[in-house]
Order: sequence, then structure tokens, then C-alpha cells
Amino acid sequence: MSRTAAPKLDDVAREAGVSTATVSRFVNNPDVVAKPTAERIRAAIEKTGYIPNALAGELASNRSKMVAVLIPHLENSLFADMIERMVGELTSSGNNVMLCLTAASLDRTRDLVRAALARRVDAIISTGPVDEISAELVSRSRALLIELWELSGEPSGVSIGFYHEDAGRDIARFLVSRGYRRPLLVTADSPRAQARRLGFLTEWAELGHEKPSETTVDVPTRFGHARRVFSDMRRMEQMPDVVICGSDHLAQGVIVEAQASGLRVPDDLGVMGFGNNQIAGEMRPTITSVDVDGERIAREVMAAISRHQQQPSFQPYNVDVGFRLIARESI
Amino acid sequence: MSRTAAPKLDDVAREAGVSTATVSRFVNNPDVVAKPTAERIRAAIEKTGYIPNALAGELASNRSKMVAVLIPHLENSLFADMIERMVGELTSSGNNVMLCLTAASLDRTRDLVRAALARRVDAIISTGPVDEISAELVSRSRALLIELWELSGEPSGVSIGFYHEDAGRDIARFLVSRGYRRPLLVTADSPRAQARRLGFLTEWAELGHEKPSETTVDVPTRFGHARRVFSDMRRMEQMPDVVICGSDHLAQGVIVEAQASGLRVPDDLGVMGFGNNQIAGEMRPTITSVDVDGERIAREVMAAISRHQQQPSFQPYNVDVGFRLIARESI
DNA sequence: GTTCTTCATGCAAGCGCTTACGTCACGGTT
DNA sequence: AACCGTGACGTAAGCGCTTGCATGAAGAAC
Repeated sequence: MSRTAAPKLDDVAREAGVSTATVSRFVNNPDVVAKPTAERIRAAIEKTGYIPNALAGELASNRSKMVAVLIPHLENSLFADMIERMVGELTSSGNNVMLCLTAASLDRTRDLVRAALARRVDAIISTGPVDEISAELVSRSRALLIELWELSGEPSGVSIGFYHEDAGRDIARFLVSRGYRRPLLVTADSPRAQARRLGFLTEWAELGHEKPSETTVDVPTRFGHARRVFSDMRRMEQMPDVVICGSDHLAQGVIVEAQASGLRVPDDLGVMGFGNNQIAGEMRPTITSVDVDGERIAREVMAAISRHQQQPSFQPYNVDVGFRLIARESI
Repeated sequence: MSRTAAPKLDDVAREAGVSTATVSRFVNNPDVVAKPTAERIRAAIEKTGYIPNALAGELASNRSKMVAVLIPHLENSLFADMIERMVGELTSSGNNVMLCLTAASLDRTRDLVRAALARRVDAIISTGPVDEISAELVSRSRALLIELWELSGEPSGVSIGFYHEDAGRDIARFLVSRGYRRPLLVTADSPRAQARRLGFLTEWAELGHEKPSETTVDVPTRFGHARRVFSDMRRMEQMPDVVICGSDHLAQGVIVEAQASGLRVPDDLGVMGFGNNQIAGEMRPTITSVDVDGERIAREVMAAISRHQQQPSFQPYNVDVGFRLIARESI
């Protein structure tokens, strides 16, 4: 517990009998120093217990090797899996991650974006919408803005995602093809969920069906919402034949509720999830869901970041990773 | 999109007609500058779009306002709720969070600890075990090590948690009191799960019962493990009358599996969870579990950190937050 | 032997802040 | 009138690194 002042580059340099510049070079790129020197420096670092001061390094070099990740919530997140992958890869490639929980609040998001910019992060990855002001703020900085899981018309930075409206349409077509006629559409009050809803409603109408019944839930769409959804449903004059959920967690909840009240899934009630969470394939019955390729997204993120770290060029672009409706037992 | 060089303190100072020192003071503690000056500086900051460079500030002041949070996984985490709380509070109090996903690997943990120390974080909060080397590393730094969800004999920093062995014992007593005799103990290969197992087995034996049957699962203990657990169970000569799970997610899975094969919970099979995740109270049947007060832990963490940020003193200490067995329908 | 490369390293000027110390003006004491 | 305390601000010396440029030594080319 010797909390003496931390050893610095100077100390290592003195110990190794070289200049600080050489030690710095060794630390950042061992190959550029001669073998014997390198060995002396390595020994000196070991002996002194030197840990570079990244703050100083980043200040001097004007590079940060840190990226901010904005997420609304940790629990019940549709993106947990993708985030975990992404963070893993970022870490492996020597980046550090600043975790920003927005709680789906724009104010908080704004503060977090400022904080991230203050730390001069290389990139800000957002899984939720970023308001104009924040986007503008990021755009005048050196940081790259990466928006995930959604595609909009004109990207302000890099957007990697898919069209939620199309997903809604696909779901509608799928349900029709399976012969369902009285869906209950459960939508959260988030732009994306609304986009899917819109797609669904549009397609559903175009296919010549009556307006489906609807209900709403809070964000994030959770397992526990199922009770309310189910009781709403019970109160309807005509029971729906399928429930369209905004997440697999909610779908799981609906299945549990249905079974608890004696309904069989899918015989008596179909259930549609979203996000293709791990549990979707593990639930009984397994849950029909929409899969988004988290691995692909993580890869694209890494590509964008390393490109930007090497030489920042500011061509905003979109990557459409699409989605896949995966039919399983619950429908 | 004018990516010109970011404005700095100098620019603001010039614009406001004061020295950089005064601007710095305004930014960090607005009250110490005179009202009219403050207003001029505010305007200048607005006009220039100045965002302080936290790296430079932290380097100069030798304070970081950043804490690292080490977590094994994001998904299926017993701590998700607590982490979310904690991060929220940290953020609110002006700290930034560095997210370190260890994937339960000691090597990776070691690297992440180094990275955190390199960034000169104020504190390192770990929800998993930290090996001696890393702990030693932290102890020679200015950073405070906070270990969560577990109590050990001699804390190397601050430990906030409970005794898992005691929890295991409590579970044993509880099951006995409910008349269960043939438990199946499902344990993950993690030190904590093993500690609970040990407590359970010890108490179970002391209460004069036969050795229970056991099986193991991977970390993290997930919903999906239930299938394997259940098929193991089916193969046993005598079916257990209760399954003790290391997480509520697994418990949920076991309930689903049981129901899928026609068993009623708790009539035919009792199920015990752990962690008192939100779903525990929402599942049908609701899940008997062990609750750990995440809010309390978050509070204690905040207290420790702000104390340490104000004046670092190095008295390691333990906080026993205990746990509560919550009996619900599944047992 | 002379000149030109190439490679390894040192020198020193920053990077954008913070803050101890000093200065100055102003009002209150005696 | 002389003195002192106080409050507001400026001066300038760092914080611990990186890196452009300079230097010198050791071949390579002629």
C-alpha cells in the first residue's frame, strides 16, 4: 500500500538510461526502438511499476482511444447482446468505453454527449435517438457519431440499422399468411416502436383487413407488462388471435400469462416477439421473432471507428443490415 | 459541420476580456467570480461553443471524476439493476463511467484494471472477484477499489455485500421448514455460487438430511440452461422435490420446463431463485428468491466514492448489506 | 576516403488546462 | 490618515506525456 507518487515516464527513462522520448516510443510502438534498448526499458518499466498516464498521452497526442456508448437501459434492453459484443471488440482493439445511460431522457442524453465530447472521445455510439442539438454538437467536434438500429433519411454521421417500418410491414404480411385476422398490437412510446406500428398498420390496411386493436406499454418493453396487456385483452369484446409484442421479453410474459389462464400458445393465441433475444429460441413454446444481426452491426461499428481513428473523413453513410423474421412455435 | 479546431479556454478568455484563470474558475466554480464577469464569460462560452477539455483539466488538477465499473456480462446479469442504479447516480453527481466487461476472465480483468488506472480513475468498482495482482496494482494507485456483492475476511479496499455462505444456509433452513427433502442444487462455477453451495450443503447436513443431488451450469446462469438441468433431473432415479437455482432467470426457465412437461409448480416441484430480479415477482408462479438491496449498495458506493474524492484516506472497510429470503408462490 | 542513407535516439516545444501566489482596489477600523 | 482585511482577478509554472526536428553513428555506394 505504498501510495507514493506514481512513477512517470521520466522515472522510467532515468532508470533505463534513455530519454523520455524513447520510452514513449517504446510504450506506443515497441518496434521502433532497438532491441537492447527495448529490453532495458521493459525492465525499467517493470521495476518502477510504471503505468502510463493516458490523460497526458491523449492530451499531447490529441487522440483518445475512448468511445462513448449511449444506451437507454441496461436491463431488458433489446441491444444487450449487441452492446456486449461491441464493447468486447472495442476493448480488444485497445479502446476504452464510456458508458452513458440515458434513461431515454433527451436532457440526460445531451449532458452525456457533452461529457463525452469533453473527454474528447473518438466516437459516440448511440442506440437511441440523438436530438439535433447534440448531433450538431458532435458534428463540430472530432468525434464520429454512430447511430444504431435505425436508418433515417440523411445520416448526420454513420447509421447502422434497418427500417423499422419495413419490419412492421413484414410482420403484417407474415401474420396474414398464417391466417391471423384479429391482432392485438402492443406498442411502446418510442420512435422505433411507432415506426414499426405504422408499417404494420399500413400494410395491414393495404391487405384489406380491419383496423387491429391496440394497446401501449412503457419503455422499455418488459416481461412484467404482460399482465396489463393480458387484462386489457380479456376485456375486449372479441379476443385477439395474436399478440404482437415489441420485445421477446414481453412476448415471453404474454405466453406465461396465456398459459396461466389456460390458453394454449399458439393454438388459442399466437405471440410475436421482436429482437430475437436468446430466450426467444429457448422459451416453450419458442418465440417467433425478428432477428437483427448484432454481430454484423458490431463489425460495422468497429470498421467505422477504426477507419475514423486512422484518418477522420466526414462522409456520413448508412449501412442497412436488414432483419429476418424467424418463425418459431409461438405462431 | 465546421470542424475547425475546438475553441479553448484562451479563446473564451480573449472573447470575454479576462484571463484564462478566471474562465477556469468560472467553469469549475461559477460562484467565485463576480457577477458581471461571470455573465461575460457565460456569453463568451456560448458564443464560441466552448466545451472544456476534460483530459487537460484532469491532467492539471490530478483529479479525474471518472470511475471504472467492472462487470462480467451485461446480459443475464444478477446485478443489472444495481449497476443501472449506480451508474445513474454516478452520472448525476458528475462522474463518468468507464465500462469494463470482463467476460469473467482474469486476464481481461487485469488488462481492464490497467486501462482504468492509466486513465487515473477515482475508483474501480468490481462486481466480480479481482485477483491479487490487480488489487495490488490498484492499492498502489490513487484509485479506490470497491468490491460488490461479496464480503471477504480482509478487504483490500471497500467491500459492500453479504456472505454468500450464509445465504446458502438460509436457503437450506427455509427448504427444510417447508418440508422439502430431495433438493436438486444447481451451481455455477463461480466463487460466489460455490460459497452458497457450501453453506447450503453444510446446513443441510447439520440438519440431518442426506446429501442432495447436484448439477452444474455455466456462468452466467441463464434461462436457457433449464433444459439441460431438467433433462438431468428426469434421468435421476428419484425426482427431486425442489430445484435451487443460482438466478431467477434459471428459475424461470425451470418453471417453464416443468410446466411444459406437465408438472405443476410448486405442487409437483418447488423452485428457488436467487437475486430477486424484477421477473421473480412477475412470473407465474411468482418466484421465491433471495433479495439483495441494490439501492442500498448503490448508496454505499456513492458514499464511499464521494468520501474518497474529497479526501482519500485508506481505511479498508466492509459493509454488510445482508440479504432477505422472499417467499413467493414457487415454493 | 568521401558522401549519402538510414536508423536510433535526444532535445525541447507544446497539448489545454489548474492553481499557488501576487497584485490591486475598495471599504472598514482605529 | 494610516492600516489592514477581503474579494476579484492576473501571472506563470507546471501536469505527464508526444513528436517534429536535429544529431550522430554506422554502414552503403562510389
